[in-house]
Amino acid sequence: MTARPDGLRARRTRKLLRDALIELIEERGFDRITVNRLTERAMVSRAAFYRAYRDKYHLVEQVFEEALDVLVAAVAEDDCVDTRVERWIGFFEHVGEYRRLYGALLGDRGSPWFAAKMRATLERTVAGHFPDPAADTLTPALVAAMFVQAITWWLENDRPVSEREIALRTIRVSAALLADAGIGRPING
Amino acid sequence: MTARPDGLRARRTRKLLRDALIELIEERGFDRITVNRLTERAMVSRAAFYRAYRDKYHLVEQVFEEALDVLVAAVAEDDCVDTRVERWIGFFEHVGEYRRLYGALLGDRGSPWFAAKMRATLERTVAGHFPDPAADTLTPALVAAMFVQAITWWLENDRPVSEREIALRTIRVSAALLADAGIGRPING
DNA sequence: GAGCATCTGTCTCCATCGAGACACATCGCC
DNA sequence: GGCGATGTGTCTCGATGGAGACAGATGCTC
Repeated sequence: MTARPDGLRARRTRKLLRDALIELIEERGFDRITVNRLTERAMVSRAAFYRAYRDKYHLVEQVFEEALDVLVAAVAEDDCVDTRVERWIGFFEHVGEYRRLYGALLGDRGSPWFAAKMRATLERTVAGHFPDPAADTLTPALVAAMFVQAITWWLENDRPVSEREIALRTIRVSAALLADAGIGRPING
Repeated sequence: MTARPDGLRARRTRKLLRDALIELIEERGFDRITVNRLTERAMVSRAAFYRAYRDKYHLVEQVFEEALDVLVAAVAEDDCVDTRVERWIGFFEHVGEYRRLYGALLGDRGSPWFAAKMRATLERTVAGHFPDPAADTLTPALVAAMFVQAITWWLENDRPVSEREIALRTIRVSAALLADAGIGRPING
C-alpha cells in the first residue's frame, strides 16, 4: 500500500478489486458495499485488500482518479491539428469506454462525492485555458457542471446519441456561456 | 494439479484461466492459443498454470466438461412434474447462459473435437432412456447430432428464437426420428 | 541448413497471499 | 439497555504463486 508494489500479483489484486467494486456499485450502490463482500466477489482475502488500500473510499478514489487521469490526458493532448472539437469527442469516447464505471459512480446509486470530484477536475482543466484563471472562478465551475450533467444524462439514457453529437451540443452551450463571460477561444484554445 | 486444491487462491487461478480461455477462443480460435498468451491474459504465472493443468487441452477439457455436467444434470433432473419439454427448455436456457463458452467451442474458431465430445455426451444421455440401449446405437447418435446442430445454429444466429421455441422444434424433429426407430416416449420418458 | 524467435514443461527461491484469530465498532431487534 | 450478527482494521504463520532460468522443440526466414 505504502510502496504500491507492481508485481503481477499486486496488480492482479488491484484489478480484481476494481472490477468487483464496479460490479457491486452497479448492483447495490456504493454505500451498501462492505469490504467483506468486495473481497468475496473479487476472490481476494481481506488481508490482501488492506495491503493494497486503506479502506473502500481509498479504493474508489484510486479507481476514479485513474479514470479521470486518462480522461484529462485525452482532452489535454497537444496535437498540432487545430481540432478542439475532436478532443471533446474523444472525451466522450473515453466516457463511453468506461461507461460502467462512470455510470455507476455518477448514477443514482453512486455518491454526490464523485460528481463533485469530477466537476472539480474538469473545472481545473477548463480554468487552465483561461488567460487569468483567478479573475473568474464561476465560469469554469458552471462549464464543468454542465459537462458532468451531459455525461450523466448520456449514460443514464444509454447513449441515445453519438459521441460527436453529444460533444457538439455540449460545446455549443458552453461556448455561449464562455462568450457571455467575455472569453474568446475558450476550450483548449 | 494431482490433488486439485480448493483454497481460494487455487480456485481463483482456475477461474481466471477459464475466463481467459473463453476470451481467447473467441478472439483467435483455440488452435492459435498459447499457454503464454493464456497466462498473460489471465494475469497468472505459467508456473501456476502448470500447477493447475497439464496443458491447454487439459484446461479446455475441464472447462468443457464442467459445463456439460451442469447441462446433463439440468436435463436429467428427476422432478415429479410430467414435463419432459420443460427440461429441454432448461437445456437451452443453460446453453444460453454459457453461450460464450459453447459458442466459442462449437463455432468456426473452435475445434471439431468439442462438437464430437458434446455429441457423445448427449448420445449417452439419450441412449440411457432407451429400453435396450445396445439394440440401436444409430438413433441416439443422430438425435445427439441434431441437438448439437440446433445449439450451433441457435448461437451462431444470436438466439433468434426463444428457448422454448428452439426446444420445441428440436424435440418435434427428434420425436419423428425416434418414432421411426420404433421408440415410444423417447426423450426422458 | 544456420540463425532467430517463440513456445513448452520443469525447476528453485522468496514475495505475497489466504486462513483465521483478535479487539473494537456498529447496527437492528427483543 | 443488552445481545447477536456483521463489519473493520491489524496481526501471525504456513501455503501458494511469481520471477526467471533451463533445455529442448518447433517454426520462420534468409
